Amino acid sequence: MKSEPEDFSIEDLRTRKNQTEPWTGVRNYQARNYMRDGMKPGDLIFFYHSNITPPGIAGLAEVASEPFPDPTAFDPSSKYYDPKSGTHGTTWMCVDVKYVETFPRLLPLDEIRRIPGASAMALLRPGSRLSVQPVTAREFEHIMAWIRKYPEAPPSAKGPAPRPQALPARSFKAGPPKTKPLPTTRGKSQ
DNA sequence: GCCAACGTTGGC
DNA sequence: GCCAACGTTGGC
Repeated sequence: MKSEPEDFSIEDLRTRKNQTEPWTGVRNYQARNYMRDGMKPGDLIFFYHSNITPPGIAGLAEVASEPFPDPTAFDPSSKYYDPKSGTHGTTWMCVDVKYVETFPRLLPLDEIRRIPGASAMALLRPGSRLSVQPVTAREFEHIMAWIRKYPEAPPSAKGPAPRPQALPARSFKAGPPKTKPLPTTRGKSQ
């Protein structure tokens, strides 16, 4: 999961009450689908810092709730307010995210490109902008083994980091919702 | 700050 | 349903 540390960093998460924060504000269908359909409590998350120099993985968090309707979608004062949300519900979902650990150093994107076993990560694809992305168990293990092995500095890199090509076609597209807005527990009890 | 790569919007 | 215009993301 990506966040601009200026907005919300892993240190912000660590110092939150219960070290937990609802991951609100996701307004992309594919990213929402990963949260809604692809996560369960206890799943580990790479906490990625974007839009800084250098960008990279800052540490680990974990999924700490089932998916639930994103409260900011109902809040007119929120920058994530979605006027299409209402008593019928909202299409936008979030999960609670809980702090696990901060890596001994930020693992930079450029270094991730060089990690054997990580080269197919969704994160490394050109134009990959999704704020919530899948990580395979294998990719996860390779990244973890790497940061454990090189907690202070990477081995000296030789040559430019490999740049994977964009996929010829997307594996699927999320598109606008074919489903109705999801029911919520707002208002009356269900 | 630039710009490529997307996703969304809305006219038709 | 097409597609141009527009807005956003995020590395560089």
